[in-house]
Amino acid sequence: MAKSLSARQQQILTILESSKDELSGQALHSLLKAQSQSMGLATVYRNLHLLQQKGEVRCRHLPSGEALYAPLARDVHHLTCLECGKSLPLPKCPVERDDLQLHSPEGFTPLFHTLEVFGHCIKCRP
Amino acid sequence: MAKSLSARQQQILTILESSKDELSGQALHSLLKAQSQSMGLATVYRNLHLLQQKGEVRCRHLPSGEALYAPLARDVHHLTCLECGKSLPLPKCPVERDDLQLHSPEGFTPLFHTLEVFGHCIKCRP
DNA sequence: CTATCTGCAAACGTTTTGCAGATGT
DNA sequence: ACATCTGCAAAACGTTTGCAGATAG
Repeated sequence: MAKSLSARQQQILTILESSKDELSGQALHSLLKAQSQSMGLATVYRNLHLLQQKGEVRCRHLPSGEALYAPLARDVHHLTCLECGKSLPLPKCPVERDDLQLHSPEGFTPLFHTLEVFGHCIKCRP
Repeated sequence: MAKSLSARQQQILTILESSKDELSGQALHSLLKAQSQSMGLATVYRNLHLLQQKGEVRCRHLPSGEALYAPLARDVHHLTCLECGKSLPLPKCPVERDDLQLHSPEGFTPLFHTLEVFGHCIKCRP
């Protein structure tokens, strides 16, 4: 196979896959520690970048700027309320893979996408 | 009309509208200073939040976490290279407004969305 | 007169970096 | 041996907040 993952990268990926939610770098770091697979925070981030470039992991940013990571395959997108900041999962992604290939300029290889919808949730509607 | 903008908010919006690219909070702050419409950086951010909640401004995050702002109407999305970090505009947004309404759970009012595609550009393809 | 808004500087939380030592090939 | 990877602590970054004074209604 084309992709080889280091032991550290495998550990990170395993945790991401076994978590039902996306995880921040810090959360990942804590979970690793809890499983006595501790690694330095910097190492977590360095390997998250590498995993992203290898197409194993995707990432999105909260309005706060915090990054959340998930396995590439988990194709979940969100509705985020601009008022209270909470996110709901978007049941179905309306973007077709084929559409993306079609709309991408020459030579760009799409690995994953993030679709974030912002607005007001039912509680915060003005 | 429903939305009233303060003088500061109007200044910010005008700059965003006259810029062809999205702007970061810091960039906006510099541009305002250059036009002797200087305002504190904190005020820039405070008003960007208000403009977002009023549905005048949209925002997306670069992989670096930096936030970029644009007028709501400017519905441009991007392809971002995970290797070199550069962004290309995505010629046409494949998400239909109707799709979003349809897929949104009860009571969520979508104001805008961001679609970011990540992958490798032609120069960085492995 | 009260509520909101502002500038400033300090604080914040997340992520990155420099470096010296460990690890792997 | 050499390149790569790691932990640590310090630094950097963009953004937010506390507060006292200004401004608006």
